Amino acid sequence: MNVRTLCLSILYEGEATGYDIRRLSVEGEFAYFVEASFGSIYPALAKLEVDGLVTSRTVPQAGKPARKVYSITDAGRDAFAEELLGPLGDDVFRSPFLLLARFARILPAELVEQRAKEHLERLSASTRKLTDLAGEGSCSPADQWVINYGRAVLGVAEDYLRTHMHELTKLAKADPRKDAAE
Amino acid sequence: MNVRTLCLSILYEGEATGYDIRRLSVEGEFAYFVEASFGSIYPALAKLEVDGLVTSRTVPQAGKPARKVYSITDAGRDAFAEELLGPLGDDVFRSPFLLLARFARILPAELVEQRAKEHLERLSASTRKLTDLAGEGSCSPADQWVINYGRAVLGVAEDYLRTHMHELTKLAKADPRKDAAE
DNA sequence: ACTTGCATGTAAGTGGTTACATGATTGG
DNA sequence: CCAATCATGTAACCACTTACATGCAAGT
Repeated sequence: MNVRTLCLSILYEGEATGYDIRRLSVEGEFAYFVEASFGSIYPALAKLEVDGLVTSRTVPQAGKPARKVYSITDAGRDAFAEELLGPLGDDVFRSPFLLLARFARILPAELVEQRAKEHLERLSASTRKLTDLAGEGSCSPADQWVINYGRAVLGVAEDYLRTHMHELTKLAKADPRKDAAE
Repeated sequence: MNVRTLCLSILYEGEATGYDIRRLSVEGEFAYFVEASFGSIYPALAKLEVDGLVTSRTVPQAGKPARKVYSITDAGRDAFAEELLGPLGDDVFRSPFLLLARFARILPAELVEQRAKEHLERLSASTRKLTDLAGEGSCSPADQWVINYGRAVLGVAEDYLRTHMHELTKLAKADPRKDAAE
């Protein structure tokens, strides 16, 4: 799923600026699971406007630069729906942490333990974020469904890591210097 | 994690050709969770050789083109370990299926149901693949650990989808033509 | 006869990131 | 006084994919 589709999916639910879309793609993390940068969002919106899938109006602000508020057009809605009707891409999952885990044996136990703890913390932070999203505002039933899917998956990941992390640290390389920092 | 690191991680465990690395990155799916193409692997290996992180020897074969077998060097091992010692990147998860799920309300129920079933099938195919990998050959304890992590996560995803997919299809747009094909 | 698997590699294109340029306002 | 937030956009760069070029052997 590219930035173009990301923009359409967000605009489908209401107006937004490029800045808003960036924020939603980073904070409102559940929506699509893509993190996009300004450098890709602004050109994508410009292209969408040329293609007639979105329109924009400029809202001046005192002091701050003018907001360029984008809205989706009927053609945009159609194009987005069309994309969902076509064949779906595969899910992608990439975990630098699991790569590290595989090579625990060549790493000091302290590092493996620290990284496992960090990963656990990131997992529970994600869970918290999803719970907040579900609780507060503007979540359709489908959004709830997706959030609960995410929570279920994150939940077992947390459980597994919590109950099995000591097995992993035991596989790590015994650290030669035990008295050093920490 | 880039293709360069992928190559080092595979060569760390033994010799391989570019062709082998491609196969392992697609079939031996658990290793790192990156799928790479020839167009990225061959240049990456060439660069690694120039940098002195791997060496190669050419093994002629009757009829087939010669295999160019790469081996990791001590410098390569160090460089790879160094990379694992540095700060870890974030996990990435992208799911076109979950995007479709969010927009179930604008899609025909038949499509949503079909996609859900396809997704379920892909999840159980992945689980089977992991189980096979764990059962058969050449899996270190750390590999087993990673595989079990994957199985735990895939397992709940399957469960959730199986028990909640009818809720999702109920959210879909009632299809106007009920008597058409199927 | 055709497709698949083995095996290497290049060239063109794509889709993104990072860093830069600009600038006022608010809060610590 | 400095950093962060709001807000837009461009330019240089990078990693990777797709398609191409080549070719033999074995299976269906």
